[in-house]
Amino acid sequence: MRAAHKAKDKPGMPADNPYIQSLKQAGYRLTQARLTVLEVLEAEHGHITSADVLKQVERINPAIGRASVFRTLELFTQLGFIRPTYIHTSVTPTYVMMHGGHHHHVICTECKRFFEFANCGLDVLKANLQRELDVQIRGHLLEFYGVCADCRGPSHAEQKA
Amino acid sequence: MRAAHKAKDKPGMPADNPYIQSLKQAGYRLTQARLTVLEVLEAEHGHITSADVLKQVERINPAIGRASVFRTLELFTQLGFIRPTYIHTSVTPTYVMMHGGHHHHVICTECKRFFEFANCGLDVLKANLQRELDVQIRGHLLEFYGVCADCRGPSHAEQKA
DNA sequence: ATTTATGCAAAACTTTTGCATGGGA
DNA sequence: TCCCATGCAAAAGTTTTGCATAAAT
Repeated sequence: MRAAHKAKDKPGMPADNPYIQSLKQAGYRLTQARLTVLEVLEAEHGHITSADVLKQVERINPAIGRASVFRTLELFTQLGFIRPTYIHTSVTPTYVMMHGGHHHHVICTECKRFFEFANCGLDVLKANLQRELDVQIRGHLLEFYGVCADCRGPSHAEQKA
Repeated sequence: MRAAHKAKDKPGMPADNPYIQSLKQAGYRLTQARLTVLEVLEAEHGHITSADVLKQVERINPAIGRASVFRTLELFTQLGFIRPTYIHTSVTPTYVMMHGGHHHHVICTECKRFFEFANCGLDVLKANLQRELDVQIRGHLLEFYGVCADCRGPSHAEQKA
């Protein structure tokens, strides 16, 4: 199944996608590589390592080179679509999507599971910082670190499930 | 407030340093490598890339190997002393110190300058998340992204103080 | 028709390992 | 003394380049 009737249609990617809008608005071209990376990011709900993006893109369209994937990841970061962060301390960054410019999650430092949440209540703080530091704030990332219930043990015991 | 006259004392590193305390308390040995990395981190006010840590440690004590520096950085991260984060999108992470388990700053996405601030007012949110998600929260990182006054241009500046 | 963006593959780096040995506690 | 942590150097990965070519607009 390929939607090649009209050049503009791409599978599984609505034309009104906000990221695509921004991309175009910023003067960048809508290429296969960018479209595919975006598709992968959205499919993974915006928590994915560079290594996995690479793998997924390769699976979806082997014709896309790794260099383009990295270039796209960098571009998306510059545009504020995503943000690299260290979930696993390993070398590969985990990219999180910055919906509306911000992202919030709690990470279990044991199993690396994450829990996203919506309300951070940082509007007042943002306004204050903006005024005090004279910095035009565009977005933010808030990460809490802790240990989840499972990792603390079913009955506070040391054994893991 | 320096209480340093005993044989075990290392230059510029008070014995009551909280990180050293935690290190020992966790059962780890106080080695030259760890002491030097800690010294570098504190000297840089806790915003430094792995590459720079490597360089500084090498300068202070060339006998310390790179592997040990990385191992120490990883250990300190596990212990919650520091946290790797992507300030520059380059490959090397920037480590920030987690004073009291948390860290907050505003980063200018243009010049990469950062502004730390103390009050985040996240106590209530933390308590709520802890209860709702049943995760024992140990710390957090809050990053705001924006453009500073200088990068917006001298004449472009607002009439804000 | 213009340029921007790409793919390829090698180059450049950063980080990790294995192992014998030195240095903390 | 015990054995954790280190140093060394090679190995393992990940990310970046340079350039001719493809493909968006």
